[in-house]
Amino acid sequence: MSFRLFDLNDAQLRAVKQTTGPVLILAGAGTGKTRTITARIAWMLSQGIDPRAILAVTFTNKAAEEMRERTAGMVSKEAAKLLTISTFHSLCVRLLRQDIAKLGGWKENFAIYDQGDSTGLLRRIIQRVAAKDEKLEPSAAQALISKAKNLGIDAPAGENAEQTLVGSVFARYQRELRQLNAVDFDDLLLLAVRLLREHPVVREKHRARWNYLMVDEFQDTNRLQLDLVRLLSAGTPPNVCVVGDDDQSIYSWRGADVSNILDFERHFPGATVVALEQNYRSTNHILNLANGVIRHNPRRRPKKLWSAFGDGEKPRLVAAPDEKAEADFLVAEIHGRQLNDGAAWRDFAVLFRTNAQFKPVEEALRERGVPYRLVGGKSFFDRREVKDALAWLGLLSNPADDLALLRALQAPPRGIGEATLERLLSHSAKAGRPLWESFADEAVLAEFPRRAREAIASFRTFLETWEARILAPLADQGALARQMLTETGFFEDLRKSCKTAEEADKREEAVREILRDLETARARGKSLQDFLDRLALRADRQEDENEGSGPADGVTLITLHAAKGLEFPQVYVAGVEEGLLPHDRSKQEGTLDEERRLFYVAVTRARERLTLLHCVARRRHGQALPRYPSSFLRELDPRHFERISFQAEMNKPATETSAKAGFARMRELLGK
DNA sequence: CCCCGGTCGAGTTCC
DNA sequence: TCGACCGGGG
Repeated sequence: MSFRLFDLNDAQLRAVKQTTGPVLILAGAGTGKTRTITARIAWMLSQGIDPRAILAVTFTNKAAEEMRERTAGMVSKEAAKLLTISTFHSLCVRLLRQDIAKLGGWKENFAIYDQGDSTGLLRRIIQRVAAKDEKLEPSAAQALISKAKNLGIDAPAGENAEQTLVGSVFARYQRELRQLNAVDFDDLLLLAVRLLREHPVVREKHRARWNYLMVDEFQDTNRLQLDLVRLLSAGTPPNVCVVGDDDQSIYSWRGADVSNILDFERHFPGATVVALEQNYRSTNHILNLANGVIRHNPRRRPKKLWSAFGDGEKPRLVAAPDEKAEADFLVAEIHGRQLNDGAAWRDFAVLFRTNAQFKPVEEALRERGVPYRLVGGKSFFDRREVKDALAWLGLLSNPADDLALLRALQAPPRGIGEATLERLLSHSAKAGRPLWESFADEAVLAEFPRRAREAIASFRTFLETWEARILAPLADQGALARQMLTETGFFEDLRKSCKTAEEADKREEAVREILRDLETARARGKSLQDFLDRLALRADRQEDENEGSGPADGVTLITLHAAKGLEFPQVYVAGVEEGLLPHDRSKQEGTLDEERRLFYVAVTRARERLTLLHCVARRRHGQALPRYPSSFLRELDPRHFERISFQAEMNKPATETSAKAGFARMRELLGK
């Protein structure tokens, strides 16, 4: 037992030792949340609790990985292996892979559709269903359906619901998903909840195993996720421990329901509530500002962050003439501090409300040759070649997945033309059967000319042959899959579609990386299905690195939402303006509280130094408009921050000395 | 298959 | 004002 309870403060200790009954840990920003959770798991094990009885649920893969690593450092290797630490979605996949057939309509080898897949399917449905004068954006339909599902609605509701376009699209979408033996991300939660609710035997099976539940970031849970937690909690009272901070609930727009955490005692009567208020991240000037911001939210659990780190520097507020000047100001300052104060680029982060704000700052950074990393961006798994390769692999485990079949048929194209496909698709639509089945339907095939028939038959044989080989027990799947893709002309086609050899190498390498991963997964005894599940539920974003002076060193440019959970020594919040923060739209939507929480999240990212910026004018949609400081600033005691003059600061010797220091360094380098 | 032009929208995004 | 994206045409 290598963990030390004396590293914990009193509140943390109380949270750790309360292992029974419902527990709510209110973990303010920077109060040692992960440390507390992992210590709690270690404590439970030390009390003789079976690690197999513990289930910890997070939102992101990253959080799950971090929890896994941190617990692994505190408990024995054997015990660590027996813990279940999972995201909500992968937990649901796990439940559904065992028992989805009980819901009728799906088989255990169901495919998982991501947002892009789902929008693509909706596009096809809308094209078929919508009349000429009706318009519905596939992505808008996707958002609406997702919203409904997050509330537990899996079919258009109301008498005439199917009469409306959205209603009929929704109904059709659900029907087709079932025919395709596919589920979307929202279905994972929805169907898992239905499974547990409607099948007591299944419910009891899981309850009997997981006697101790922990849920991270509980303020981000939606209704289905709360349902899931309740359905899985065994015992009266159940041993369910949730951790979160109502003040950091910033995802209501994607279904999160802050009342889950605010009304926790109503959902779980007799709960113990522990508030963690000692902050181990920031100095007190920063925390005072943060407390001053969030104080104005009406519905919240009162908390006050404090730290033992001393006062530190006062947060500063700067008014820049426009967004270009704002960018110049902060980049000049970062540049100067990196040169003079011995700060590393990675110590700095610039936080934005919107993606549109990135541009001027990026330009200013480029001008000065400052390396930076953009957090967000295109997903690795959204890349065409990756999706195509995964379609081939997915087809092996679920040939009924039309979307995968259509992708594979195009990568590379193989003589089954558009007209042929259209006809095959309409056959399968009429029969309500997957496309794959019409490939084997003699009656259907008889309609086609010989060439098309042969192309279809040869594709079918090809896939079936490889299916048998690759799914054979002990098969070397990675190598075989590579062989299959090579034989089908996948790589050749991929290279041909590239303009440069460099691009071709890069894209081919992406696919090879996946195949290597498959091999590794196999070596660890994972099935192809496990492997595909993991990839389906992982939306790793590629970080854009730039002008790197080292691989990982750079100023971080990040949205406020993406910054939650992170911390930086020096933080700049750009655009603290009425209209941006709070955003104009929040006023119509009545979500001012959430905007305030967003501001709170922003300021609590800073460890040592915090700079808030706003512009006097800003170009928006091409036009320069006058801007005003955020109304959130007016709510603050002026003693919480220090106004500094843009002019004075820009003309200060800071840039001069930094230039001098820069030259000095250059001379030094040249002298060698 | 690629390129071009028109249209539309400009808030945040995990699984 | 800018850019992404869709659909049509070569």
